[in-house]
Amino acid sequence: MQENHLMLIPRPALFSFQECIWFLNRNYDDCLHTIRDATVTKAVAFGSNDLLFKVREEGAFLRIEVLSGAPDTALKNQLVDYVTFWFDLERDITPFYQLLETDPKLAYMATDYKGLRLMGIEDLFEVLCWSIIGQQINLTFAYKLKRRLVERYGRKIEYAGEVHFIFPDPEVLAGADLAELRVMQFSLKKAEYIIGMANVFKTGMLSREMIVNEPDFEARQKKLTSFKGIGVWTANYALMKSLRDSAGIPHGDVGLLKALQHHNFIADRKESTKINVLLSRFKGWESYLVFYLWRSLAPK
DNA sequence: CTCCAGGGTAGTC
DNA sequence: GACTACCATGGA
Repeated sequence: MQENHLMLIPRPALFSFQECIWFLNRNYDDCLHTIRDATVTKAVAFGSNDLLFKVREEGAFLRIEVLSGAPDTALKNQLVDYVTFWFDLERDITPFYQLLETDPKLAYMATDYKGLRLMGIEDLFEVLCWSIIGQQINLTFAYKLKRRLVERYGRKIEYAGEVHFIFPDPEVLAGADLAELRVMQFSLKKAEYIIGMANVFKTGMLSREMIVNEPDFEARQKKLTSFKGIGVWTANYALMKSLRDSAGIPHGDVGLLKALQHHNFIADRKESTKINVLLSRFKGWESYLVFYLWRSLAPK
């Protein structure tokens, strides 16, 4: 591998690459990255350029190596930005850890999950499709559905005997056959929502830039929920993962409620007042708290 | 067979 | 604005 296909990013404080890729892996089967030997490999498109790259820790740096594709300087910069966003490397999470320490029930997280970052999904179309897929079904099945969709409609890069997929473009999914999605075990509504969203992005009715340019969180949420298939849960999840908005709280999320019960913050799932009190104590870090609570649902 | 899973829509009051 | 029926599909 040539030297010009390597990039190094300084590892920030309170960052654990291992915790991050452990979360990416968990006990699920995500088709959009491969994790092995403390290295994550992923394919991604920058405009018309498909790249395959891998990331691992090397001393005080994250080491990015391009495996497929011939990136120029601009593209390499884009890749560095992409990884920086993905792992949320530019954020100083010290304030969040200080908040965790103030809560007896949560303080352990600062030790057990030390350095875990809120893993992002920058592409708004991808995160909306993913959250629509994940509505009201268990995650094991949701990852299955995502894999079927991606393997059928996404591009792929083959390297060293392995296939790496890129999430399908809206232009492709807009032309997807409803009946074919039904065969893949998408419910009728989900199939309609996915194809509908693809058309919305294809025709330029919605883009990440449009959401970023909205004045505030309320406006962003309102814009997103104006489309069929996107309720508050889906909109907030997307804003949390794609815009890293701390107010992007997936209210009513089953996993969140379960974790809150496990930690004895609530006795049953209707105690929204208690939940809001907890969240208000984590002002500015609500989405990080949600992410860490999700983390707590998986085994160590 | 029943209940649950990282919800959403449309209708009613 | 809050509450309710209904949708939909695999997994435990």
